[in-house]
Amino acid sequence: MPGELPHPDRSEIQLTDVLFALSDPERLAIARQLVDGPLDMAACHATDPDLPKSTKSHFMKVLREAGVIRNEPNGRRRMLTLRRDDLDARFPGLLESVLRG
Amino acid sequence: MPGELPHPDRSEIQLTDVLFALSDPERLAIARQLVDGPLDMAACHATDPDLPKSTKSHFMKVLREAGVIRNEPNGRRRMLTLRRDDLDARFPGLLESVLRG
DNA sequence: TCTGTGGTTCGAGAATCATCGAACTGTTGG
DNA sequence: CCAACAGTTCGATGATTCTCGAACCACAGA
Repeated sequence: MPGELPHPDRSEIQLTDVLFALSDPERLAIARQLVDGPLDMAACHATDPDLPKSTKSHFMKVLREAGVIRNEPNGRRRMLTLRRDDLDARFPGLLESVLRG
Repeated sequence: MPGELPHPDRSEIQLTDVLFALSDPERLAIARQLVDGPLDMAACHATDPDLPKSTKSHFMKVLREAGVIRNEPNGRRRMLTLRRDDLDARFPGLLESVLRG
């Protein structure tokens, strides 16, 4: 398990990738839960709790590769962060409208 | 070819469906071209001009079923309209941020 | 009415995406 | 050092989605 996973640079974030990542209800729920601040992956219970961990990990991968979240090692855990600054800079107003509800 | 195609009511439009519909570059380009007003489908050259018409029709179907556009008969043609009012009412700010560029 | 035009629908194949178990990997605590 | 924990990666299978040709359909014009 590589400690550091690849993240797209701010300038590389594509709008269509972001929209696709958020077009799934479970992934959208994850993003919404991160609005209030970073969260350990284990503490992220936005998804079905008895979902296999490989599936949950896959959700995170899609969100990470799209540039929606950061996923960084934190001890033996993973810290998830919404890339609010990057997304606001690149697509002003998008997050606010999508995560509202 | 049924003259009137089914469109979701404003209250039925789902955010995830809208995001998915706009998560494809070609479909996003179509939506962007409709910002300036309705357009006959034949006049909509946002997509590759030598794209098969069945494929183009499929793009329109995805956008229509998601509630992004209206597709209404207009003589022997089809008039495409961005559902700006409905989308703005349901997801304020979303369209503005997505279609900017 | 017959024909052309603009567009939808159907069906099939290719491509992509989702889901999950199993194996693997850093990290911490004992 | 060793065992357990948290999470990733791999591989396979199934489900969606894309793409396109062919058939079909409605309207407008000659």
